[in-house]
Amino acid sequence: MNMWGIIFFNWHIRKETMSNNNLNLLYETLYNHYGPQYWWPGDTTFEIMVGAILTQNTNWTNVEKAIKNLIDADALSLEVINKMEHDRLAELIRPAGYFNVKTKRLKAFTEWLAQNAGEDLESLKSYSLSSLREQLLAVKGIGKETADSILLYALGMPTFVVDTYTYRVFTRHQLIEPEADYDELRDFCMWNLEEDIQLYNEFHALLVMVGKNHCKPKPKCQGCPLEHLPHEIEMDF
DNA sequence: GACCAGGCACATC
DNA sequence: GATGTGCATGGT
Repeated sequence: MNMWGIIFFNWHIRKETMSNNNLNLLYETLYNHYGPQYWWPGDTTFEIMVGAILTQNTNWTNVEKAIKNLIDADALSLEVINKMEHDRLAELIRPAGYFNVKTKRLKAFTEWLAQNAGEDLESLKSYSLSSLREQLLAVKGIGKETADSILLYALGMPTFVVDTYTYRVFTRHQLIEPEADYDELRDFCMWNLEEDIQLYNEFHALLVMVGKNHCKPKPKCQGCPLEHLPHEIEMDF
């Protein structure tokens, strides 16, 4: 995809910042400041998938408590979650919040997983990225961010994960217009970066890091490693 | 007590 | 198709 393609399809992305220099500069600045993030936290492919669902709109420390409960109950497996009563599973994941909603989502996901991969999660990699992404999005409770997190961090497939921090950092640094939606941000990143799974992995994790520390809903950006980059600090979100 | 956190589906207009 | 709302715990 060339530059004109990007401008044509992504009218919410500013032309003057269309070169990949700004995006790479932002990445390098974050990496030089924070170093590697070693994402995703999780010991197994299945744990990463579960974590991606549990962390929806939720602080990661709460997700850790829920995952620990699952491990302690010997319940962090496809088969056990599939068979477990709703109320029992909800009780285990209670610390992650929205526990009734997330119980349904986890079960919808493990049901899909059982039908499409069984215990052989690696077999999912035989699908193309776009095909697998579509299948995941068809599961109730798996939205774009969760699907991309599963694809990138659990399965090592080359897709960029966009989240609230990505949006906030990119709008505040004027890389995209506030009206840009999920797919426009994802396309923007994937068109302007080398297709590199480790780069996608690290970049998203670094955006979460800087977002947590500095890029709050109400700007408090003093001390941010990105403060010398173009930045509308007074912008009100 | 208010705000925030690694979303998503669904109802309503 | 845009916008609003429910879902919930736990840390700061």
